[in-house]
Amino acid sequence: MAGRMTRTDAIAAIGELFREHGYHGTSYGQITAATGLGKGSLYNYFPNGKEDMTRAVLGHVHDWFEDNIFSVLETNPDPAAAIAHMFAAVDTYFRSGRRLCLLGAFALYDVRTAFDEEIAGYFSRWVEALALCLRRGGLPARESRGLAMQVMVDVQGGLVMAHAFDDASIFKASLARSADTLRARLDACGVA
Amino acid sequence: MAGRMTRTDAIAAIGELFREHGYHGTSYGQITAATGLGKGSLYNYFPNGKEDMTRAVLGHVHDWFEDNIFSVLETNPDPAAAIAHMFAAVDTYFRSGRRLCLLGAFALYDVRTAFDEEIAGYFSRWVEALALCLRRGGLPARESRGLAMQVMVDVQGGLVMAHAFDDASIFKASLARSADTLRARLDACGVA
DNA sequence: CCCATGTTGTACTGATTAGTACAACATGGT
DNA sequence: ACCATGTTGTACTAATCAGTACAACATGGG
Repeated sequence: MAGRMTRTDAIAAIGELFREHGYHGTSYGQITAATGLGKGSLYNYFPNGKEDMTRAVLGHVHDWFEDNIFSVLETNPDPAAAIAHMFAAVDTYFRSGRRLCLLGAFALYDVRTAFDEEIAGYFSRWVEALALCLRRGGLPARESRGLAMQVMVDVQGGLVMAHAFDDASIFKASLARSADTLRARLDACGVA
Repeated sequence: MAGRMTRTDAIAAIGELFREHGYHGTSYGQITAATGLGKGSLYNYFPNGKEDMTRAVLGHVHDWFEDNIFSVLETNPDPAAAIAHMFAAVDTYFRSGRRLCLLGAFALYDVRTAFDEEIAGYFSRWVEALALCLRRGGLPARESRGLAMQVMVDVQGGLVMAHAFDDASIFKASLARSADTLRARLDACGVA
């Protein structure tokens, strides 16, 4: 609050503002209040203003998922364990549905057109990494892609409905359904 | 465009603006441009400004679903037919995923707090009507509620991902998955 | 010390925002 | 004709918006 933030800390704080108020609903006044950074610092760190901030925030989120989820899906030799780790990390990251997905929210309205590369890139990476993991678990390529997309749908839909009802258990149930589906298919087609 | 709109037509037009730009991203300038109505008319029809407009828009959406989906789910004596009708109507309403759900989008950020009754009421009605239909199809009450909520998740998640990838087939696939799940359960537990 | 570079607060611009006030006008009933 | 009611355009306020300019300051290297 009172203390001035570093650029990195500011990116995280601005992300939280975007989550809560959306892109258009977040003003420089709010950003200054949340980060302790005045106009001078903000335009020093983000010369192109809100656009640079947004790109930094989206990149920051992408990086977190790359390090904590995508890379695990691609490198862990045990597909079932990698997928279990993914669901646990997702539940933690979204605080069981109480936190929302910035990329998903931005996909829904006009800011999507300005940042469609970041948005599509993030989800593409996730789908590809998960599909690869499922293929290594013995599933056909086509089904792997379909199941991976189903997981994305369950995560995003779970977040929407958990917020609509202000009920985190909806998100957890949606994740559990996804996890069960993948587990069942891996058991059936496993490379055992 | 040029012609002045009636209050009813304006509500639909304002709804489309909210879908595209969000609540904070929609200004009176845009509303005037889209409806042909100046400040005088807008504040005559909606004395409390944006808030009244939003309530009218959300009510308008709710009414459409009440008439075209919820009532059918509750009154059609054939549950399977009612559910098939629901999926067809949903696909049409959301233009196969190209149009987004205003209630779902509003559930995601701060405007949710101002309109949480409308949002929760809309989704509650849908879940209740669908769950009732499933119960009449022979499913247990608890499972009916869970399946109904899964359908909500599939619809909302399908919309988010269809927009993220700008690919309507994702929404259609998500609806198909939901429909298949319900059909299978109804066949298994049917009152045949 | 000196200078370059990075950082920060303040003041400012011009545009746009939501919302108000009100006079002019239309309409329809009596 | 007359009045009430509904409707509409214009002008206005006060606040806020994003973004710029710039002088003051810190910092660290040589």
